[in-house]
This record gives sequence, C-alpha cells and structure tokens, in this order.
Amino acid sequence: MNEDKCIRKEEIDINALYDLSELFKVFGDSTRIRIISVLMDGEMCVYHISENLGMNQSAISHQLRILRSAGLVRPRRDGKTIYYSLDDEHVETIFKTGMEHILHKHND
Amino acid sequence: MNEDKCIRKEEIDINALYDLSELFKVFGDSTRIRIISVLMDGEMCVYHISENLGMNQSAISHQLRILRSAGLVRPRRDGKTIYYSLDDEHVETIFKTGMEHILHKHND
DNA sequence: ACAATATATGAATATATGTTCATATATAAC
DNA sequence: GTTATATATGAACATATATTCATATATTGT
Repeated sequence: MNEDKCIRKEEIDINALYDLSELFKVFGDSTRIRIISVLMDGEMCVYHISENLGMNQSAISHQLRILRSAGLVRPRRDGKTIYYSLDDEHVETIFKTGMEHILHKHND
Repeated sequence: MNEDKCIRKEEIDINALYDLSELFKVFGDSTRIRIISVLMDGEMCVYHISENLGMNQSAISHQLRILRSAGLVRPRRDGKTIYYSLDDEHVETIFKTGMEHILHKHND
C-alpha cells in the first residue's frame, strides 16, 4: 500500500549521496576553490577575479557558472559590472573544515 | 634578506588551496561518497562494501586506495580480511555540512 | 543608432578520471 | 608446498571536465 507515494530510505540516500558528490565535485577544482577563497574577503567583479587568479575572463566566467548552479556564489549586477559573492555560510564552513583536515594531516 | 627561507603568504595559499581542491575532489565522486556513507555506520571489509554498493571488488579497491591516500579511511587487517573505517572526525563533519547545504537548497 | 565595455556562451581540444578485465600479492588451511 | 580466499594493482578504454578561442549578449555613454 502507498507504494508510489513511498520513497524508500535507500532511494533517498542514493539520490542525496549523488547530489552530495556533485556538490563536492564543485569544490574539487583548484580554480573554483581559488575563486571561493578570494570571495571570502568580500564580493568581487569578474574582471578582478580573473586578474587576481591570473586567468582569462572566459575561464572564470565558465567556472562562475558552475559555482552559481551549485548555489555557492551569487551575482549582483551594477551597471555593466557583475559582482559575485559567496551564497551562504555553508560554503565557508565546508571550506574551513576541509582546510582543518589538510593542516591536521600535514602536522603528523 | 632571508629570501629563500621566506615563503610568501601567497605561495602558502596557492599550495594549500591546491591541496584543498584535491581533498574535495576525493569527496566528489558518488562511489567514494557512498563508501564514506556506509563506513559512517562502522568499519566494513572490502567485500561487504562492494556487495553493499553493488559494484565489483576491483572498483572498490581502487577507490579505497584514493580514500586512503587522502587520509579519509584507514585499513585494519584481520587475517585475510581488511576492514576499513573512517580516519577522523573531519570526514563526517565535511560530509554532514555538505548534506546540510543540499537539504537547505532543496527547501527553497 | 553606434561604439565601447563587461560578462556569458558554444565549440574544440587536451587532459584527467572511473571502471573493467586480467593478474598479482598476501594470508590461512591443509 | 599447494590450494583457496581476500584484497590490490596495471593496462586499456570510455567518459567527463577545464581551458582557450571566437563570438554573442547586455549595459552605458555619446
């Protein structure tokens, strides 16, 4: 009974786990991590981000799109310029916990 | 002075950020996330992990090696069997924070 | 409407990565 | 030592992904 309304625990898990891996995949690229890193100091426009990382504007735009789709950054338009900032606190929390892990392992 | 001993802040950062992205890359695969997920219930041997995920043993061994190199899981041998468990609390913390982000975004 | 500037996007290419198959290593039982 | 079992590893293949180049879109100023 209620078979079609019922979502089994396993199904929920396997979908959630897939989404979770997709989320971490977004953190798992050095360009995107560096973008997140500079945005931790506050919002920044696309050109300044690309300048900061020493990469061309197109590459940055492509990566910003991926960060945006994952809900990690948020754009704000001001005239021709678009400023990006981190979307919520989880982004910083995940970043910092990961960094703790690294530093912890490094001191063994 | 002291130029060769001195590591500039930027250099530290760029290396740490690279390592950080490498760490998240390890989380960023659905097979590895599922392995971490089952190990959150306690240690498990390779065969049972592969049974649990419905994947062949070789694929699991390959992924366990990557998880091991990243310091996320730890092996314990008992006879012919090798039991794997999560290495430290950071693994669960990162996993759970990521999951929070997902659920949070899902309820918008 | 036109030119200039900021950002986004599509296609192409090069590289990285996950899985499978076959096989190697390690331990235990006999 | 031989056989059986558990896990690990190397090579090959298929797929995914990041960057570049060229170009499109959007906004502003004239």
